[in-house]
Amino acid sequence: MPGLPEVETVRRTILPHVVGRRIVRVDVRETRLRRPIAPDFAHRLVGRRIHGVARRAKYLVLDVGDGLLWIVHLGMSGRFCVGEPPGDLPHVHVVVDLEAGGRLYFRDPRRFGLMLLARDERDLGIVGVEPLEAEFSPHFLWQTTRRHRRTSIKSLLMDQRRIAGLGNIYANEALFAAGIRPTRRSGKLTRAESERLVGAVREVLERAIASRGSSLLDYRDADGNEGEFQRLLAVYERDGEPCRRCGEPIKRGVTTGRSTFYCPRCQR
DNA sequence: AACGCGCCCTGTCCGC
DNA sequence: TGCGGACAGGGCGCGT
Repeated sequence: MPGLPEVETVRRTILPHVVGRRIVRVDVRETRLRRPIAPDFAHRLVGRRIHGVARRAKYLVLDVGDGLLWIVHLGMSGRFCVGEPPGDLPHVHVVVDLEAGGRLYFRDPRRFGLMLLARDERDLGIVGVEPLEAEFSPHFLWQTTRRHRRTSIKSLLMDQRRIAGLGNIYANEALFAAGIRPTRRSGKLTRAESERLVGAVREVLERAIASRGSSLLDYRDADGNEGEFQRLLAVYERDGEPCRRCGEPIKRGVTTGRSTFYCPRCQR
C-alpha cells in the first residue's frame, strides 16, 4: 500500500510520539511476515530509547541507540499506528509500549511487511539512489537508461536497485508529468527527457508528501488520518476518465506485471 | 547479466 | 446470496 510519500508521512506522524521515549514492552503476536520476526526481537528492543526516525526508500529506520536500528517495512497493506489497537482488530502483529503510556502497533493483513533489528541499514541490501536526493540527477538517470536500454522506462524507474523508493503510483504519475509513455524503451530516452523526468519524479513525490500521501483503499498515517493526494492523481486508476490536460480518455495497460496508466495523447 | 514472471498473503470487488 | 477469479500501492527468487 504505501509508497515513499506514505512512508515519509508515517515517519513524520510517529516522530513526535516516539522520539526520546523508552520502549518498555514489546508484544510480538505474529512472527510470519515477509521474513519471520526473529525470536529475540522483543528482548533486544525492550529497555532501549528511540533517538530518531529516518527513512531509507520505503523503509522506516528507527535509531534505538548503540548503533542498533529498528527497521520497519509496510509492504502492501502494513500500517504503523500510534495508540491502542482496538481489541477486536485483526492482523495486529506487534504492539510496542513506550514509557508514560505511549503505544505503537503494527498491523499488516497481507504480511508482506518486515520488522527487524539491524546494525547497519546496508544490511537491507538497498543499493538504489534516493529519488529526492541530489544523487538522482538527470545525468544519473540518462546514464542508467544507457546501461539498461531494453527495459521499459517504467520498469527502470521502479527497479529498486537503480532508484529506491519509487512505486507504481508515482512512477505512473511522474511519467505523465514528463509526457513519456511508460512502455517506452529506456534506451530511447533523450537527454532532455531524462531531465524532464527527474524533475517530474521530484515534483510528484514532493507534492504527494505535502498532501500526506495517497489513500486509495485503506492507507492511513500513524494518527489514522487519510492522505489527500489521491484527489490530485492525474492518471493512476483513472482509466476511461478524461485526461486533465487534453481530455483524451486515460488508458490502462500492464507493464512487467503491474497496472500502467497513461494518456495516449500527452505521452509519447 | 539482465530481464520478466510468478509468488508470498488477505481482502475486496465484480460478473455470473 | 454465494462463489470463483481478478486485482491491489512491494519485493524477491527463479528461469530464460
